[in-house]
Amino acid sequence: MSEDKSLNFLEEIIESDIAAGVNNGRVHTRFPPEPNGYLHIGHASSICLNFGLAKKYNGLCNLRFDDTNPSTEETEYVESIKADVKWLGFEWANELYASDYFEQLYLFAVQLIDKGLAYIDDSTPDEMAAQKGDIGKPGVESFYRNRGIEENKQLFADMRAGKYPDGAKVLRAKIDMEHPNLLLRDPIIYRIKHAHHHRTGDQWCIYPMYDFAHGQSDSIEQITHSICTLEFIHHRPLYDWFIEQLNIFPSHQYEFARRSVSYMITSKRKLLQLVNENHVSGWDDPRMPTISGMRRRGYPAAAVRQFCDMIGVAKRENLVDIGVLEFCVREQLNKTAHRVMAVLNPVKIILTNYEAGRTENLVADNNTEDESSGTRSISFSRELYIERDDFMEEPPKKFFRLAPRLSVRLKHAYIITCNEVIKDADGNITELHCNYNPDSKSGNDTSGIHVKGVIHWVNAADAVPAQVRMYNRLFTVDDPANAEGDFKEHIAPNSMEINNAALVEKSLLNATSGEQFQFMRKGYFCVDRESSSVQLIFNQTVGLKDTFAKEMKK
RNA sequence: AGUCCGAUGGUGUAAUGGUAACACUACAGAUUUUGAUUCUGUCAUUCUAGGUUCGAACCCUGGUCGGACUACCA
Repeated sequence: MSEDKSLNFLEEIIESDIAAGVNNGRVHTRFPPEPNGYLHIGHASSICLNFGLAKKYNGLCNLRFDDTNPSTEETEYVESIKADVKWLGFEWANELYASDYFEQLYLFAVQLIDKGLAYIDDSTPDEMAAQKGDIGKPGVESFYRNRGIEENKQLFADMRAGKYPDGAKVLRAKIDMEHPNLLLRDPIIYRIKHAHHHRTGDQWCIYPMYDFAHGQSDSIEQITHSICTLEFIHHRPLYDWFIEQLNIFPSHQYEFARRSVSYMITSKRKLLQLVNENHVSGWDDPRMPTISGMRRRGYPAAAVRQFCDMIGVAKRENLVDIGVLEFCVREQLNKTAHRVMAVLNPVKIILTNYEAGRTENLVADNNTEDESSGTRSISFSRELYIERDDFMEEPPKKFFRLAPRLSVRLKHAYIITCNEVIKDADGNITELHCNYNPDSKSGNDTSGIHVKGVIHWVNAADAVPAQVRMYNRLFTVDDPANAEGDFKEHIAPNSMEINNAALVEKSLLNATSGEQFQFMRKGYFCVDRESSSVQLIFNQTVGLKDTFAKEMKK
């Protein structure tokens, strides 16, 4: 079970529980999103953790929607969350909803009232805030704190029956108004909300608070290890208190530090702003740190899983370099993506010694990393396009590409030499006239010439125009959530650049939405869902590592 | 101010009382019909001051620094 790899602190807890026979060695986790937004990279790591732990220890993991606040939750989100979890490659043991437990939760509350541990409070929110005290300053007890049990029960029943408007009364646990942990100063456990719930409709007008729903839901589901982020650590005493007072199955809560990723934000509120204020095109904009955004961007699910696994889990604050995620994306795609040729910024070349009207079909491997990927045929003729960047009139030293009198190999084809540079009246290069060496055909080279550079190209006769959407970081600073000023001040002005001039090889005409490719020497790209046979559209997933560009900067 | 977390290279994690490991990044080199991939090498006296011990990243005490908590949100 435990391999050579060292355990993280959660695995240690679980293994020691198993060794001690806690719950007969049973492991049951849960992933509990509130259906009020789309899942993002942070959720992905929680999903990988909860489902991963369950899988590793032959346990189960539930998908539970924490839908106790009817005013923010919608079915649309439920559906997207399910799709995202599935896409990530996980299967839940049970699909459950906190709202399934509303009746049971109500009974739990009555039980607490019966024990004299909960009371109805008529105070206004302001009064309650004032009673609460402050950090380092004890609170004072509410005027209503010592209502009789029978009165409380009647009032609570009346609340449920809809006799009071929103905010008129709340049910509070009776704990300790002087407790140093503010959450234990008689927390509200039920509030009145005459709102339509996405699942229970208008059946209820009182709803339990998080603290009175989460732990009990865990307990009802016999969750053994309830894993959440560090900000809930102060809730744990409350979590335990309710379980103890109610005398129900003792689930236990464990906290880990949420993983932040540089150049990404994971606040739902901020993400919502990006969408609503049209800084991005939607929740699945390829620049979004949402799971749906990463999917559309072309990040493989396996890469996201690898990333979550790689960054580990601990209890200290962190800011993981987004480069790690990109490394995982490249590593996955390197193994699977077919190599094709696409010229993003074309300049025409004419092979002056190649017969006009002649066309050859050349053989190209789809992916040399994967022998089973096979080959395809690409056409070659007198007029071609190459990348404008691959030609320099006055090349620096160690420029292994095309320049006057210099030679390069055209990938899968011939070695060419540039003889003449044609320019327009403004001095812009319009054409390059080159010679090809007929003896240098790829795979059949008898020329004896050795060139250092190999560049990609497309055949002018059948290249297909395409739109390529290039993406840069959405933010100009690595930690936009904590940077000075409003996070929106740090939105990068050029996070998306649309290129309508690209030419791709003909085989891409058959590419289907979501399909991933490596544009040789350029990066990984995928077919966008808006792409059609009329207009091919590609998203840049991630660039290739570019040591040459780095060298040139020096 | 009170309570609770945390502190190991540029980054993220490991080492659980026996002399700092792995990965990413960076840098250097080899291979290469992708300046990609692959391969090799280089890069830390563990926040601090004491203490316990033959021996401390690890245990104890004090300090410093960072974070969380005062929603009828989750």
